[in-house]
Amino acid sequence: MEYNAKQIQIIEVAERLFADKGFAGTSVRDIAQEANVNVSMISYYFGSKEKLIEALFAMRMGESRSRMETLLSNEDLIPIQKINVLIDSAIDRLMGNQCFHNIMMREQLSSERTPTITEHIRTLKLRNIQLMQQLIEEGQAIGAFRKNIDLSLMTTTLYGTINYAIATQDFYKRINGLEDMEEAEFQIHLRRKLSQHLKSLFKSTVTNEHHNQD
Amino acid sequence: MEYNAKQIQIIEVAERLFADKGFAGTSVRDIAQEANVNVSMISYYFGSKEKLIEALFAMRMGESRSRMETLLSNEDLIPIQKINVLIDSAIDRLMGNQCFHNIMMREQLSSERTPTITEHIRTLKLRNIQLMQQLIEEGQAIGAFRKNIDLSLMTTTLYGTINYAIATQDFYKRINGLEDMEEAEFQIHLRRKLSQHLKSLFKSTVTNEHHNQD
DNA sequence: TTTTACTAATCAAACGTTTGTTTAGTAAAA
DNA sequence: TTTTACTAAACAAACGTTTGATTAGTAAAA
Repeated sequence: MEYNAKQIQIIEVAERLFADKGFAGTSVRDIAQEANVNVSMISYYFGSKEKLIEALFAMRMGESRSRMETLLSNEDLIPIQKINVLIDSAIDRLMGNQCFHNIMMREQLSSERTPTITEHIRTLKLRNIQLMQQLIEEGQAIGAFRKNIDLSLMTTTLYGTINYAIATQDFYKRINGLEDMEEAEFQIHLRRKLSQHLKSLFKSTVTNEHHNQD
Repeated sequence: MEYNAKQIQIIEVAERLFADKGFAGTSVRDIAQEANVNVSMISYYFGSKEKLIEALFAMRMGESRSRMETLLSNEDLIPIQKINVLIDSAIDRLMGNQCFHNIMMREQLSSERTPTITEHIRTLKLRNIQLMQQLIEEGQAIGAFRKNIDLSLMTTTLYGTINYAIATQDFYKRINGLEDMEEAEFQIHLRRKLSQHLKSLFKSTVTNEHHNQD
């Protein structure tokens, strides 16, 4: 599906509002007003409000297709470096599309699921976990990584930490006395902190450099 | 505030529906029907739909007051054991109140904030991080823990991982081939796995047993 | 060149439903 | 009698969607 300029404008406004107020909490009139279009244009272009959010997912999913994968397969890095690239790439992806990932998070919290959206999310999560699996197995093959690593929960920690950090960034600001920092600067600060934290976490957990297991 | 049996019944139904479909996605008629009461009882008892969710927060916050704190101050455990108690207690609390914490998560994702609820969440998060701080400082004081630990992000990883694991438990089931496991059994399984994973993660990250820093 | 036929984009208005809340009333309890 | 617990009905407002009309543009026919 290709979208014209006006359709993209509507989708982008909808994305911001859905992230702010939820799908049910956003009216088509809200979207129309902010996007400076007539209410009926949403039905005209997308068929329904429901199909608008599906169009949003279709668009964003189409964009993100395999950026990480190529990033990793080419270079000849050692396993822990590849893990670090994976971490930074996940941080960039989530922090750079906060609205969309906010909507994805809401969708996963909900039991009122749209099949096509559920499928999109499943595909994305599968891709993420398989990439992680590949990297960890590479490290294990050359004896650099521990044998018993819980793949699912390692992935859960990676994405759970980033998502939760984004969701609670106001609290983070306040706790760390960064309320006066400029927004753009704060975003960079948070990225760097997350990067350091997650790399340190993964390094000490997956590598073989320490005795483990209780 | 004290609530009678019927009020509690309404609150508990509302909690389940808000968790499933979101606040805006749940109508007062949905709640009334599932709770077998007249629609007007919600306004009668709580004043408004908005004040109903505030009552829910008031009730749940009142329940959870300082269970962990006492659990930790008494016993004479070594620092890493206290961290382990903290982890298990957080898992129990979040897994045992999935609906409520689902609503809390949604509330944090939203920018349409009710001041009293925001304040409740802030209080809870502050309590969590201060407890973590206390335990980590104890460990650092006797030289058992590393010096430079990012307190905020350690807490973010703890709660982020648990919350995300709960939100994506269907995916976890499928990935690990546990679709046929009975629900109660699965909940226990997930708790144990989370416990092992987080304890291993924290142990290797906060203790001094390895060289660190890049 | 002018006319005709057709299409896509846009609009204000209206449609029927559902929303949260209020009202007016009833019946039992105090 | 007054208070409390509860209800059915009604309310205005907001909801997603549809409608019929208008505009601007294109392309073939005259």
